Parts: sequence; structure tokens; C-alpha cells
Amino acid sequence: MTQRISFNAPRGVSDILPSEQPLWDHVRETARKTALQFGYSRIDTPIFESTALFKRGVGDDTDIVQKEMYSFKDLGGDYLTLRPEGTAPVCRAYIQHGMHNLPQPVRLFYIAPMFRYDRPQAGRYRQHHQFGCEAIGDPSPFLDAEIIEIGWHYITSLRLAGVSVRINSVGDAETRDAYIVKLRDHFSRYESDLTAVDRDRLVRSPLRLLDSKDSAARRISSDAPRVIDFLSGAAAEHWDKLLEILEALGAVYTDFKYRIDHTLVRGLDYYNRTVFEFEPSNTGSQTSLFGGGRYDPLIGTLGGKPAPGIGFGSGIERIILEIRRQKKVKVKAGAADAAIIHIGEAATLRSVQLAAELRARRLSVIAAPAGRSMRAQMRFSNQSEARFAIIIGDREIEKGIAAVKPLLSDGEQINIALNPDAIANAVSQR
RNA sequence: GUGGGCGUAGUGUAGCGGUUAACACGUCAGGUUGUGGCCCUGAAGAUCGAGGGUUCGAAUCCCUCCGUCCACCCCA
Repeated sequence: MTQRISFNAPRGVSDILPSEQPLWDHVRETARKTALQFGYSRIDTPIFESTALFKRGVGDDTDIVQKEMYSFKDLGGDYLTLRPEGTAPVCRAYIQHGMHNLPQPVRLFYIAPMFRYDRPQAGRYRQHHQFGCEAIGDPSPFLDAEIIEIGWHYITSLRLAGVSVRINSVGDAETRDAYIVKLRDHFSRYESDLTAVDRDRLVRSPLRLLDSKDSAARRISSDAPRVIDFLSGAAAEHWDKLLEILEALGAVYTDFKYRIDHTLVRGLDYYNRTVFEFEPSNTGSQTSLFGGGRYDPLIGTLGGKPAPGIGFGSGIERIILEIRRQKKVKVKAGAADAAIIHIGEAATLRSVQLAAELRARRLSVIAAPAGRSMRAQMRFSNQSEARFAIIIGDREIEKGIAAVKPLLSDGEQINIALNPDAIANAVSQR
């Protein structure tokens, strides 16, 4: 007995079906327009890069690099990785193409798939899509504010309610060392209360203790020393200025609210100073719609002439999940202007020509399935939601006409000379 | 990597030891002479996730695996 074979999409990845495309288009289009409104230009980078780029950029010790990358060796022996995030590739492109010679800052955005090997669950997939913006080459806190503002503008354009913004500063490399000593001291005092995972963090990455979900760790975090109290002069000034700008913006975006969260830290090594997250109001487990921050050391780390940068990445799937949850879905695909129905052999050929002629006149025309009964073709046309049915049978051919019938309303069917301009004109009427 | 729920036609479900696995939606075809939306009729479509076991008998009980969803973790 032969085994019947069948394939499903691999674990954690999914098809975006025709019925979902209108909503996807809407979200992507909103993202694109938002970015363009702020003067950001689109960049597309390859879907895979040198593995070393991510090890260097994202950080060898991060979870992403340690256990979530789709890495492979190609036939030529190069080590490549399906991009797990967008910032490092954009920075690589900035360096490679000498963008430091362009007027600074260079403002870039992308809408692209990302890949991470992880256990899938709600809002978390092995392939997901991100809309991201990066502003490189200018250290000003105005850009920190701008990046956050873009995110807010995007959320608002999508009419998502209840999204809150949390921000924090993780300081500069120099000040962070001093801070970490204090933080470690603080947590060490309660070491026996910590979980095994958190005890491990105490050694490896004490900052992550701050955003532990464990109740004991959270309690200890609440009176832990705060990063912002350890900021150096320049970083402190940057932070204060950012808050001032956000206050000013808050007066314009009336429902814009942000909260300073001293426990907010991020899992990618390249961040310094400002970090932020956007999260939806519901208490699901995927709490992050957006994540971003400043990454001043990154360009230098990747071998470029040092240039500061800031940006965010936002998960499109999570945005869509939230739109659906809030039932803000009212997008429909555009239907065709006309469906062509044809009966008889001569008519079939003529209908193919007519469709081509109408499309040349910028109309969208869908062909009803050939070889089916008139009734079946009418049913098809109706379901396609085309605005008109154009009927060509051998009878019409003899008389040199086509029958045009409105489908959405109960309009009269009329005969029109079998002439593309005349028919196009009739179909263009609303 | 760790836990829990669930896996029956394309989709959503019913059946939970006993003969041809049911219903709805969808698909296709019809309801006379070339005309849709409603309605009616009919057809196609399921090796009941896979493998093993218990039993005279399993979609139904047990085990293993796989998938999926949810949670931890991590993050978008």
C-alpha cells in the first residue's frame, strides 16, 4: 500500500490567506504611509545575512543568538542566518553603502519577515513580520522622541485603543557597570528568595532581573536602585530632554500617555540610553506590540565609523491580533468592475478579446469559468461581487452587441454595441 | 527547553465501545427553452492526526509519536 503524502506548512509559520490580505494590506499601508510622513525611506535588506553579523550585532550571549537563529552553511561554505531582527542588517547596509556621507540622520524603514526558532504560541511565530524604523547618525533626543512618536502615530492611525507606552533608560556602557554592581548587591541580599533562573541572571545578566516575571523578583525589583539615578551627565541630560519633548508632544497627541518604568530592559545587547515598549491593554502573555531603543555603539561594533542610532521594531502579526481583538476590522478587498460571461465557442474567443480590451482601458475584469452553464456563470459573477456582468453569447455576436447587467443593484440589463469604448463607458458608470 | 488543553470532510461542529460516521456552511450539478442574489433537490468530499495495544467489536478505552493551541521562558 502506498503511503499518501501530504504537506503542511512547517511549525510556527503560516500562510497569509486571500481573505486575510485586505487587513494585512491595510496595516502595511498604514505603516508605510506613517513612515513616509515622517520622512523615512524604505530599505529592503536580504532575508539572510552572515551569521557573524547577528552574533556581533545582537550579542553572542542573547537568547536570540544562543538558541533562536535559523543558521545554515550554504553550498559554498558560508555561514548564513535567516534574519531574526531588522536593526543589525539595516546598520550593515548603512555602513556598506557609506550612508554616513548622506545628510545625517539617515531615516530608514522596513516591512519584512523575521525568523526565530521558538515554541510558537499566540502572537509568537517562527516567521513573523516587522515594521521597523531606524534613525542613524544623530545623537539628539529629538530623534528618540520622533521614533516613539512614529509608533504612536501608527497605533493611532490604526485606531487601536488602550495602548500604553513604557520608557526607561539603560544608561551608557560606562555608567552601567557602576549600576550593575549596586543592582547585584541589592538582589544578592535576597538571593535565597530567587528562582534558579533568576539566580543565574544574577551572575550572567543582572539587568534582566528587573523584568523577571517571578513575584519574588518583582518585589525585590520594586525598591532596587534605579538606572536613571546612575546616569552620567550627558546621558542624564539626554534623558531629561527626551522627557521634556515627550511632554510637549503630549499636548498635541491628547491621548498620548507614557509611563517611566524603571524595570524595563531589553534582551538585545546593543541598546543604550533610551529603551521603550508599547503594549496593548489586554493582559495576554504577549505584552509587546513594539520594542525599541537607542543603539549608539552598534555601528561601531559592526566596524563602521561610529554613528549613533535609534529605532523600533513592531510585530505586524501582533498588531493584527490586537486589531481583531478590538474588532476594528472593516476592510474589504476591492472587487472587479465586471465579470464576463460567455456562451458558445465564437463568443468565448470574443470574450477573451473584450476582457483584454477593457483591461487596456484600466478596468478590472474577471472571467466567469468557461464551459459552465449560463446560470453557473451568473452565480459565479454574483459571488465575485463584480459590479457588472457582461454577457456575450453567440446571439449577441450575431447582433454585434453585449448585454451589460448591474449585479449589486437591481438595475436593468441593457444591450450595448460590442465596442470596447462603449462597454467601458457603461461599466465605468456607478 | 518545560508544562497543560485539543486533534472527526475545505471550514465549524455532533457522535464518546456495536452494523453504510451525522449536521451546518462551502464546492459542483440540477429545479426545461441562455440570467445571479432567496428557496428546493442531488452529488462529490473523512483511510475519524499516525503507529501500537485492550476487546468478539474502537472515531470512541490505554500507550507512544506527531501536529496544534495555550502558558512558562524569550520577544515583535
